[in-house]
Amino acid sequence: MPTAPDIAESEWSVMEALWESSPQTASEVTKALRPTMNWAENTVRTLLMRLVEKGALKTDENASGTRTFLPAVKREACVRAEGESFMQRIFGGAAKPLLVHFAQNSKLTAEEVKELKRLLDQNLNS
Amino acid sequence: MPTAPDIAESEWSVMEALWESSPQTASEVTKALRPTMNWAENTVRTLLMRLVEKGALKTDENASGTRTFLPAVKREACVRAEGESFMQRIFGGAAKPLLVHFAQNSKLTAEEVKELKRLLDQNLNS
DNA sequence: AACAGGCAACTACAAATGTAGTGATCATGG
DNA sequence: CCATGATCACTACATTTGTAGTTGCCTGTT
Repeated sequence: MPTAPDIAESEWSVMEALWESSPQTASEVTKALRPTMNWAENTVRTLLMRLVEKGALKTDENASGTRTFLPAVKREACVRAEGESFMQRIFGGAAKPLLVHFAQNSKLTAEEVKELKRLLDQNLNS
Repeated sequence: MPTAPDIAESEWSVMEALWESSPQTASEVTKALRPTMNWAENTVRTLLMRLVEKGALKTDENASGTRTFLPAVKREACVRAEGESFMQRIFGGAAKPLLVHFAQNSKLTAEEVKELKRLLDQNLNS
């Protein structure tokens, strides 16, 4: 479905793990996240369940009866949705003030600035 | 205070109303929001309370015993905090991908592009 | 065959959020 | 003086989120 599900903050980490590599079993995901989030495996399982319910993940019954998880929605779609919602909430839905804000509040290298300017130009003739 | 309080989505609307004009009484805020959010006055009162508890708003006891509310934190600070958190959550804390994302996914006018490019340049030599 | 280790399924539970209703009070117009 | 309408302070209650614990089942291991 078009509508990207609403993904909470903790859940997002789980999604990232699976966007980065999938399918993975619950314990694989847990291990993958262990360095950053020090979660109990059950915590990760709960998050996985919720994400499946939300339709953000799908499961695959692997031969040995062990379940693996994989994304059901594309990262890009979720990023777009989150971005839209953020832009709506904080900047009344307008892209310019948002871009102004981050253009002013971030330290960027000359390289990055160059690339961003190029993207802005491309944005125009599209 | 250093740490800008965490402001939930509904609460944000209330803050906006007060950043735009303050002080205001609860019913004034309610009326101000009525067009957008069609909230019962008690709903707005609850949000006001919570925001006071969080330290995002202050109250002023007006002569007639009626309470008025006004921001205790600057909008800009809250925007920065929210922006940081969003950038962290979705873009791993990096400004460039964020800017890339919005530069690509927004329709901008030539004027806006010009201004953004100027801001990017200013960003560099600062 | 009985146990140890994984994995799954359920259950738990507090804090935050969204969205109000109720009851007490107080000043005001009749 | 009394009913009204505005305010206030409490209370309510379902959802969502963060973070697990408990129990049951299956499998490979002595």
